[in-house]
Amino acid sequence: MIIAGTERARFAIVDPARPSQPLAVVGSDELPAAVRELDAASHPRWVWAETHLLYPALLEAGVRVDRCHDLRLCAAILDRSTLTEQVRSSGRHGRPPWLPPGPAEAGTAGAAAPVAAGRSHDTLFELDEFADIDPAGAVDEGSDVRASDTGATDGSAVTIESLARELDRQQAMVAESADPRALRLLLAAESAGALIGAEMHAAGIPWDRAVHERVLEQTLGARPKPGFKPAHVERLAAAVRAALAGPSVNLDSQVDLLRALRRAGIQVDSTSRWELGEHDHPAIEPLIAYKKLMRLLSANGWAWLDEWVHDGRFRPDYVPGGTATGRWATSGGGALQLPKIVRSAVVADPGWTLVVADAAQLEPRVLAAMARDEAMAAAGRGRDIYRGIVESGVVENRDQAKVAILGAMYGATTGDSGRLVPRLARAYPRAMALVDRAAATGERGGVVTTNLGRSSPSPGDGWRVAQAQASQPEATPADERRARSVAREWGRFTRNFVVQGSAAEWALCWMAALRPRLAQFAPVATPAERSGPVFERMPHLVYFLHDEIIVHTPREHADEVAAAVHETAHAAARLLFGDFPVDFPLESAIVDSYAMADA
DNA sequence: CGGCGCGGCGCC
DNA sequence: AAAGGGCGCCGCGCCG
Repeated sequence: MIIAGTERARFAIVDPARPSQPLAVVGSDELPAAVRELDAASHPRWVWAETHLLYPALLEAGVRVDRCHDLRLCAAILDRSTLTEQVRSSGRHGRPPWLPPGPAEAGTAGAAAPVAAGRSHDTLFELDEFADIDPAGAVDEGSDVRASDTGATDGSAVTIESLARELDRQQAMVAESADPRALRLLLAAESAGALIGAEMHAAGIPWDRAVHERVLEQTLGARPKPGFKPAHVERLAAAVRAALAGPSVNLDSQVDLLRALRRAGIQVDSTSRWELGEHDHPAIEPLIAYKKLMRLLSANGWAWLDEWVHDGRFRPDYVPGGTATGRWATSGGGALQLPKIVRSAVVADPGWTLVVADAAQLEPRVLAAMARDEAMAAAGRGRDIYRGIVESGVVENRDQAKVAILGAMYGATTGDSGRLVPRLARAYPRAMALVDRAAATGERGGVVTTNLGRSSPSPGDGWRVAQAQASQPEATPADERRARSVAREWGRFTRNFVVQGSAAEWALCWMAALRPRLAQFAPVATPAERSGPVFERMPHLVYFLHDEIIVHTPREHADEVAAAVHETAHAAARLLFGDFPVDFPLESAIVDSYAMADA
């Protein structure tokens, strides 16, 4: 058990049992070597304040670690979870002021006045009873190593003692929580995600600039001079202006365009593609095409290539835990919104290939398992869950099953989706009850919690103000309508939160289990042109999109990697849902280009 | 000039 | 009239 911390740009690595006797005190240049040595010696779980501040430098130096505990991400979970509500209400567990808010809780300052919590001798991560089903090592028992970087952001030194105290606080909260096992798993998975996010940034997505440019040229025309638009875009713009009889309309200005459309007799209230599509007019088709091309140009055009692709890699900045539900965010490059049209540019290196896998209908399956809804789980067993729902006679066709399920999870009340939801409720009452309960809790302003213990934020001022106004004696019917509307809106958020958030946990556990499996492959010889970090010379994750992953692997390991991807998906299911009979089938492919994975 | 809200749209 | 959840990024247009 070790801690590393820093004071004045020095890093200390410390065993928490003997915090006053650092195992190493080094400058940042020597830190990677020290970590490498201690990691090899005792295989510890490194504890540090923020993975994204410390780990990139280790990776840069070729040092990879197996496990960590990210104090900031874990605090963000623990300080909000309903599972720790009791222990938090004791007042003994205020977050230390030096620990920044988690990525999804910006503005939520840590509570002041830390109180010394009794030292807990529990280990955070021992999960003996699950060791046999945890292939990851992600959540197994292990010694504790703590590292902190100092103060990174505001220059204030965070002492070793502060870090040790915070780890103790978190361990105590977990131990005294309503479900220590679930929280241990969640914190381990969240921390593994932090490692993976940093590693995927360091590795980068293999990106073939020439392929991307070919797509742009075929779709948009040749790259224009600065300040000009590509030929195909200009041609469509001219067609739209001609059809609208508005030679000077600025198609990129919503106001200008809307005015021109109405002048031409197209009665729309917005310029959204959805609404435009309802109308029949010669300007519509070229306008929709124009918008599509402009989207590609501005979001993933030549400027994007210049900014984000270097040395054959796209390196987005991942933000693990970046959203309230626990899904990741990205902070640049739009990595989670890569349009399908440019995915052909994701091409494996020579001699390497891509293992692409996504979990089929992840969210409905997670819902079925969470709700212990045997009928719904059975609909998905060994088949497309939507087809299973059709075969059970609940609805007539797959499209209906899909919109009904989405409607149930998102809270649709009207339209095709809303009409189908009641049929779903009759067939799968337990699943429906779970999401309905989450919605009702949210409407009341309450907090809901995922399968492993990530809780939703409390509703904001908008909700409170609206409810307060509606409960005044002089409240108008408009006030009451407004309050109901705001409440339902929050209810739709909490309804979806439990499903989306629990699905995110499944995906995290999947990756956390897969990562050590990939690390077991022997490194391949480093090609002269590529001397990257060690994990870049073995199969490694390069992309993660909510329920989908890409592993970049030497060709000779592809089949084994694909097997590991499947095995760890099953392992994640067992870890989260035990023996409950629910399937999480993957659609996977071994391909040289991401675009071929859809076939 | 930068900051910000909005409409719109890409992904899940 | 009300309207399915979560995101990030773009350009526009307004603001100071």
